Amino acid sequence: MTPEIFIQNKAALAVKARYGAEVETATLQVAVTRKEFEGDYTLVVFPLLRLSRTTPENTGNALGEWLVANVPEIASFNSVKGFLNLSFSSVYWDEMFQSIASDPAFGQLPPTGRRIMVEFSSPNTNKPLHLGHIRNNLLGDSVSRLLKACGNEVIKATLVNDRGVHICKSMLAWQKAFNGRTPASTGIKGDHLVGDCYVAFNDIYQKEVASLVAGGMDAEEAKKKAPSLTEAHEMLVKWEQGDPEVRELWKTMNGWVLDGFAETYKALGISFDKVDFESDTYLLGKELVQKGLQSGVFEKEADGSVWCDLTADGLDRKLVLRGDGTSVYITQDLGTAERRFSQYNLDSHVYVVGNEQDYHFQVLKLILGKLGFAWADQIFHLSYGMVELPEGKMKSREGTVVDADDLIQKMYEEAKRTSEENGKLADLGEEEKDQLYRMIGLGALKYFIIKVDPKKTMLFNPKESIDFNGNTGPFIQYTHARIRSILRKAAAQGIETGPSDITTDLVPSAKEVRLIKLLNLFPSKVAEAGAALSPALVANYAFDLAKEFNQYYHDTPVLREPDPAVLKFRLVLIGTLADILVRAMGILGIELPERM
RNA sequence: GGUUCCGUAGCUCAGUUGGAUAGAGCAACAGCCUUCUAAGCUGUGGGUCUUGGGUUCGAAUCCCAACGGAAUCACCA
Repeated sequence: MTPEIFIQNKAALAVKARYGAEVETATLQVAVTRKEFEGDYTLVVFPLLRLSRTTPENTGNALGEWLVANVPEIASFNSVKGFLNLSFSSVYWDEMFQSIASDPAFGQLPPTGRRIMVEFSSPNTNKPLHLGHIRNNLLGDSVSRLLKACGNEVIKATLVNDRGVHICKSMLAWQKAFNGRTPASTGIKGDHLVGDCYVAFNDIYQKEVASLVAGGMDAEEAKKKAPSLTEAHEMLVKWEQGDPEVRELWKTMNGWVLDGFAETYKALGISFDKVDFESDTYLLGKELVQKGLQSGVFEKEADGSVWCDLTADGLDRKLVLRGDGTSVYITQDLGTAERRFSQYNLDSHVYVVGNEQDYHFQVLKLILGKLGFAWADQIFHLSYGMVELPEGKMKSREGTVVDADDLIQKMYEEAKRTSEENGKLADLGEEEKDQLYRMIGLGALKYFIIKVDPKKTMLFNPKESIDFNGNTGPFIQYTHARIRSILRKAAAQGIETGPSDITTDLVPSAKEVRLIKLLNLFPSKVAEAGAALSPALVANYAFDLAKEFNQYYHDTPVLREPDPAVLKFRLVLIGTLADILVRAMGILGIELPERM
């Protein structure tokens, strides 16, 4: 039972005893007491004034007196304005701390029996990954871990967008301008080489448009009639017909890209349980269109195209099948969702997709609901905002795109530079150091991205880059390393630091009580973050923990404590804190080093 | 124009179901390494929570309107 609920229950009894009225425990408001007041938790008494018919102060005093007299766990109270501040006895804190310290899975919520698929990343195979994809990947990975911590079974899925006219553009440019160059022959990472092809296509295309316009053609028409664009469309048709030559090139170039992506995923520490390819799934959904036509959810136009009328729901009419019978984006998504829910027996499906597709998912859910699928309201779009640069949005044409591989490499170098400057790792081997630099660089990047509320547009300043001081991943990693260092020294002195037999008659200091309170918050933070699909809550919680420890550390010389029982208590306290930091950061996919 | 989202310190961001004097970090300034790791700690300065109404004991938080910014409203994905 959380302290809040404990107080709510007892306060309800107090109200009954004092004023003879039954109150719903849930309506009693309890919050952690603010730093500047004495007490642990605060009952807000304003809502009770109509029962007490006296001043807020008097009401608080009346309830406080009853609670102290009748509840052994509550040691004292003070009443300020309408706020009744209650202090727990040290026995209460001790028991709470024992239960936290002795639970190796503290923060892992009980199984819900629910199976949730999280789709994220879903890259295009015509360009390397950039900063926007990093936000998607980190959010998706982290939300998956978060939902697991909330007791769900999670399937991490991605849908590789490996077909379409944009892929053909890269292929065409490679044929025209790359003289058979390959990743092996050039040493260029596959996804970057194909990305270069895509850029090359646009150059060719722009030149064609320019010369058509120079020849007197209307600009709009020229954009549609440039020969390379026509060729790309022809290539797409050939691809759909299974033309062996086109298919072969497609397979080869996609292979390059996927190899490149695999490296980036590895560097980010991200993996998937299920990888779908759009080339396998793009025909899904057509049966659903038939079904919808029969049930009258969809309607067919004279030209054969099929639509869903959503005007009654405040949206527009939506095309679900083209006049030529081919499917559009949403057709595939309808089909893919249906297949996933039935194939995996899912209870829920989370899509991590940028907020530019808010409308799409609104429509998707609505149509699935109309088609009669009960699980339609178990689809959640985790919509995240864009990552912007100081000059605004990233634009590939202006070369302002922040490349994922470059960024990861830069973070590594920054971690290396800072570490060498501090010179605390001189005795480590090269391989160990290298691993640490990776861990720190990645920790900085991941934390920087995840700590921001997903739905907000966030700003990334490449010049100032990512700081290692303050509210950052490395700060939390550093805090952990310091605690481990203390525990190592204690162990070297022969002191047992495991979470067993802490004597119970200690009186924790005010700062220790605050640490315990904070530790106790972990499971409810996880639950709250899970419900909101926002790992940012966990990130900011981890920072609070680390900050609180650093303040404690500053004026509590743990190892110089003469009383063995107190020493033991402190070691277990900070050890537990370190463990919970590991668990919290684990939800963010950030590792904590033993030293740094 | 319709819909959705956002607007908090110079900058980047927190802010629990509506609660006490709105918090961190960066940047600036002043201190603290003979001590368990200074990637740290302490202090100072910095706010019309975009604006105006409303709801109530009480609003950054909920409602309405305005202003500012973003996304979207394709037989693209």
